[in-house]
Amino acid sequence: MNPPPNGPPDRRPGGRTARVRAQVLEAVRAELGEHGYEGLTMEGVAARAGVHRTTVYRRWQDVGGLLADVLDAAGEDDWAPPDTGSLRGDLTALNGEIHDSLVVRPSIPQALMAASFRSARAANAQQRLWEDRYQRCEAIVERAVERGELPPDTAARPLLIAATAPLYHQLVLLRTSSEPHLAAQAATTAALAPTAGAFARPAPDVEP
Amino acid sequence: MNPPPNGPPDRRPGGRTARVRAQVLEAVRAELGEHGYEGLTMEGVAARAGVHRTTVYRRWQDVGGLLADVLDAAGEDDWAPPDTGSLRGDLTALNGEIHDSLVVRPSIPQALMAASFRSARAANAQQRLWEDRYQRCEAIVERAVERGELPPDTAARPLLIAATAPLYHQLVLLRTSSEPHLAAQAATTAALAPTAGAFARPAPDVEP
DNA sequence: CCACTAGTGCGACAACTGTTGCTTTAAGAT
DNA sequence: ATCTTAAAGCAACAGTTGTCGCACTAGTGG
Repeated sequence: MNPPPNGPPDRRPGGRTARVRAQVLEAVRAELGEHGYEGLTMEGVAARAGVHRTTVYRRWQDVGGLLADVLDAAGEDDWAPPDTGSLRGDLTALNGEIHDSLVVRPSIPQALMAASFRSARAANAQQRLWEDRYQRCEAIVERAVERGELPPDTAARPLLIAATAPLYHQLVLLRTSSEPHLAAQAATTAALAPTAGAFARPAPDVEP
Repeated sequence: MNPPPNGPPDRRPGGRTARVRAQVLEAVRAELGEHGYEGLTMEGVAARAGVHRTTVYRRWQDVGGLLADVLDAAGEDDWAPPDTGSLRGDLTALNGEIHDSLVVRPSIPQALMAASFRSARAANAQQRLWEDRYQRCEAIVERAVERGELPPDTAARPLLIAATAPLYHQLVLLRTSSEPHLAAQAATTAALAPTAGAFARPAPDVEP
């Protein structure tokens, strides 16, 4: 566990301090899982972590601080986007992963997104995590370009967003019942669109 | 103003009761505007509405109840999707409206979406509002079909979602800085995709 | 091993949140 | 005009949340 990028740098990274942080972050995840976001309370986290209330308040200030720390910790993994050998396959697999992470109850990612509405610190952390994830996903587009599936001037980010946004939209915002073909549908649409000329990089603006 | 679909039916729809409801709902919108969602408190709403705390608690129970009522009231307007004469034009104009409503600070729609994460009642109301809006938007697709811009078996909902989801995704979840061409880009992509065969209705599943 | 001190535990406190019983007001019916 | 009663006002209350000063524990460096 590393020091949180938000708070002051840990001047005592060893033993108890690190242990307390680990306990608290684990408690946050557990509480999120059991009671969802609305049930996440400083008191509850402290109790579950076996730590005094004041300790949590002093180191993380509020619920947003806790979640920001959890979010930062989430970005420190070694996740890589799927590599199936085709653009459509990659996007479909990616959407499958997203789908699964969002429909599991309770869904930690959902809870974290909800949280980022309430706290500026959590929102910043969430934004860093999104950026990191989409950054890694650009590999999918690069591979597709190398394979000749996409023109070299394809803008990766809009394509990735077109592929994944419908899934988030339906599952997080609309909260419609999860249709199984949802992931494949959005991925296919995004994979097809470039053949019709979408996602060409802005380049010199041709239209007046 | 009509009785809220959630609470018990107003047994006394006249005079004071209706006036109190109007004052309170207006206060909710104003507070949302000034302090955002996190700053929305029962106390503050009651004070601004010139009404006693207990009144608000008794009729709406909690913040979620208040927002659910606001959401239901929002669906009682006569909004209609833009009609520009072309599919791409309609979708672009629609996205333009969405864009504007989301980048205005403070954004009431954003606040309401945030709220629907915390309260089941607000979530249900939000879901009803989404359904109503997308229902009305299907007219865009129907007109495009009549004009021959789209094949008759086009599934309206996935197309509309493909067109609008990227906008919500970027502005609500990713919170990236609002790029001006965002609305047009997503609309164009969605309008182009059907020419490559996307959005055909599920029909008999052709692939094994 | 000892000294220093960041970090934690503890208890008391004020502020805020939501509830309850009762009183008062006024809408709707006769 | 009068009566009935739903709905709003009021005040007191318990529970919760966040803060503060002080004591203590245990990393860290000599």
